[in-house]
Amino acid sequence: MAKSKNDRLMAIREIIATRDIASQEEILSDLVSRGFSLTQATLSRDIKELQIAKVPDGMGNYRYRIAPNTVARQIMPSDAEVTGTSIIRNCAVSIEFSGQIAVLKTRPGYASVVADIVDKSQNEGIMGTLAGDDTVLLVLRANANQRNVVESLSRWLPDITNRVL
Amino acid sequence: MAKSKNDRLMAIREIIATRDIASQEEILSDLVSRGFSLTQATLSRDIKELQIAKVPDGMGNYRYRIAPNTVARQIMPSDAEVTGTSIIRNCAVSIEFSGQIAVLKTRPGYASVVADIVDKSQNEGIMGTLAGDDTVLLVLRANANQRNVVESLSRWLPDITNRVL
DNA sequence: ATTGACAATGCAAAAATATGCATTCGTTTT
DNA sequence: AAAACGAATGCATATTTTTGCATTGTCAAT
Repeated sequence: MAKSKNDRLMAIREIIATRDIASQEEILSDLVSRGFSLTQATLSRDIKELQIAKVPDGMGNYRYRIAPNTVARQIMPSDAEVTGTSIIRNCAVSIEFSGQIAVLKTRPGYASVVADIVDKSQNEGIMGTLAGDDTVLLVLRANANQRNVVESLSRWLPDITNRVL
Repeated sequence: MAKSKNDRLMAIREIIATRDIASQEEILSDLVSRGFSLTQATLSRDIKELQIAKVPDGMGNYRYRIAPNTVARQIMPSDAEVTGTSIIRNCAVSIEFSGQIAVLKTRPGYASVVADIVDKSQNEGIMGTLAGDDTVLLVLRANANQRNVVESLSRWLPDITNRVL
């Protein structure tokens, strides 16, 4: 079977996470070189669906980025897929604790996606999260149990247990 | 003295924070109705400078939002404006402490605005802030007094005293 | 296999946004 | 005060992004 829409959406995410992209045309040509076949119109719709935005980077340029607090459930692998092979398992690079703080490193650009997953995990021990580009900060409650937090996260980020620093 | 550029930038922020805006033209007409005089070209430049982006909202529409992790201290409201502006007081949803950390939840998109206000409060106990989309992280000094921090914040965020978790 | 329903897509055009260039405005320097 | 400089802006245009509409592809039900 040919490349599915989902493959394409994933590829788009990876592209904007990996490179500095300033226009849809750039994404488009990257996609094409990866063997996808589509027009800019479709890409625009994909980007809307993925809640990706063209954001001024403060250095005088623009860059496409995954929107903050994006709930990407639709594109997110299902529970079944999560346990299998998926981008998600590769999103979280490491997690480290220090007092009530945990720093979760992700692949570039994935922080907000991962943060969203963490939020969704509804762990009692987690007060809140803050996502940068490749770093998610977790603030834990004073009485939070570290082991418990990791365990809870592992449902969504299977490998996380092996990535605790 | 006429309206300065800074006034205009502030107004833009307030507009996008207050209303659902989907295009620059909407912002423009709002600005004009507030007595500013400018063209779309200038607005586009302003928006770039403010790092405001047009973000898909996931409901099939677009919305202008302050970019995540943006710290735009240069464009702070004056004290007078802050105390007079009602949007600000409704921004903060809750605040919770955990050791040297406080997590201040805000309405979506308001985090950086609120973070600015917190910075402005110049509280001795606050080492610094980090703003996401709807969450502000306050890092407190080792000797900080929690009650004192809340009290200090209440000057700009009047309701905050009732929102301590 | 055919029909029907709906998602996905391309095409072309509209709409929205960004920017090169010339001009104006406000400051600083001589 | 005049000159010199850089920021700010408008104008016109280029570029980019979005969307209405028609078409095609997919899949389920009959």
